[in-house]
Amino acid sequence: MSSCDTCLVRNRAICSALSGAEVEALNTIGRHRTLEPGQSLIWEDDESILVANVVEGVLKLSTGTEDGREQIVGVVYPADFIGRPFGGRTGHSVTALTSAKVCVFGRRDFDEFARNHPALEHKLLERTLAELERTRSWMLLLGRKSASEKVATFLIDMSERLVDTGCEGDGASLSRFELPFSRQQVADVLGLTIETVSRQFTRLKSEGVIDLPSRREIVIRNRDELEAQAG
Amino acid sequence: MSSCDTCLVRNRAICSALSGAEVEALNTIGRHRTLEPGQSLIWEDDESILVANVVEGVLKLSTGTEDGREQIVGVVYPADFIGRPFGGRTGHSVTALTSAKVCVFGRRDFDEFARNHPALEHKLLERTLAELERTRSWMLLLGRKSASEKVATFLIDMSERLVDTGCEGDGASLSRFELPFSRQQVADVLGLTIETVSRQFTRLKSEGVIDLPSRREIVIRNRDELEAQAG
DNA sequence: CGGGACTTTGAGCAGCATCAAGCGTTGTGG
DNA sequence: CCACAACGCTTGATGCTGCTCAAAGTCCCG
Repeated sequence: MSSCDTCLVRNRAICSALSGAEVEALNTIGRHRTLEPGQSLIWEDDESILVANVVEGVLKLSTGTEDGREQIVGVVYPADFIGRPFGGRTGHSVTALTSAKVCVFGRRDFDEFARNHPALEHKLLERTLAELERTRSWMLLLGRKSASEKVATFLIDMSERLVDTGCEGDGASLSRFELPFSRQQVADVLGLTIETVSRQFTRLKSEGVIDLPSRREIVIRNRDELEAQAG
Repeated sequence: MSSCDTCLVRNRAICSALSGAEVEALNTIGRHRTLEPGQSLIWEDDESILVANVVEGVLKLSTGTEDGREQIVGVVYPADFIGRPFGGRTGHSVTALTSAKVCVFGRRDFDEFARNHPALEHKLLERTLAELERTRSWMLLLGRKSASEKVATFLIDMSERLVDTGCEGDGASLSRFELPFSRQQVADVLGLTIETVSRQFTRLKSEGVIDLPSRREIVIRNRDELEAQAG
């Protein structure tokens, strides 16, 4: 039995475009790999030699300046696609935030397979268009929002995306979840410093908008207010 | 004779994936349209009903907050693709910066045509992946760079992209060009205020790094220094 | 129980925004 | 042909947001 058949993300990942036999063929060119938190799969400015699908866990895409400032440019969840097929370089590194499982393909193998399976390319195109849209809307946050708006928007976004890292995707949202980010990483997503993020968190807590049972746990107590503060 | 045959961007746009007969077929579902500076083709949060290819001119993609802050999330040049095929909404408006010519398609017509022409979808995928990469690298600028780094990076980027709005694309760069942006629009690209942009321009001029013969003209006098300041 | 990493809190400062004139260019009508 | 209005840009003065530097607190791990 093909391992993709039992894959948790089978129905949402790009391979949902394929028949059973095709999935099996794709399976022969890919291999599963486990990543520990902090472990990188791809480095910035690498020649693109591999692509992958997320099976489990959360990973960050990040770039930085020479003098060490970092910006997280994307976060990927189960069923998301990673890497840059069809030539070109990835301008960012890919690093696991939680322990993660990915399905890795050699870039050349994947390129060839994709070119022979238009339905897969179509899925990948839809996914890439959606990701581009999401990324663009994040630019408004980075360029124009204040620290408090940034943090509020971030918490809303996380509560929506952390729902269902399993199979169904129904656009719900959580009022209690575990952040896959450290404070520094939240800062790197929002273009802020760790101190500013921390201060915004404590302010929201003292206002009763959220609760912080532990470092990584968030409870949203007043979603309307949080949305109001998101700008 | 099909009008696309004579189209200036014929060899670089996504339709370069098509045969003569296919281009002719695509041509029957599209129509050319002229835009004046400031005129919009698509509005934010519109249900996506049309897509287009840029033939001539420069257009901006922009979003804003309810209270009027604006962020330009992308700039498109000849041969670039505009819009959101395959369902979904465009989260940004599309507005001409210069007078522009575009080749417009009804979204449903285009969707259907694309699904039947995998080579075209492939080209569109490559283009979308490249655009996503470019957009992500811009996030580093918005989130982590200082005003002076932003302006320097912007000028370098413009000098590279304004080369060849015609047919060949050889990755050269210009040392003299006309900005398709007002100061306010530069500010909206960089996430700054108009005053800060103006001050950075005058500083660079007084340092002899650039020259400003007129409001819209830029001359790069010391590209090395500009690149050094880009961070 | 102790060491180290992460987070919070505080004080002071700088960079950029805001508010407010002044200037130059372009276009219009007398 | 000139006056002047409108617009976009520049320049200046001031203040606030978020950064920097510093220290204390908390959690997690052995």
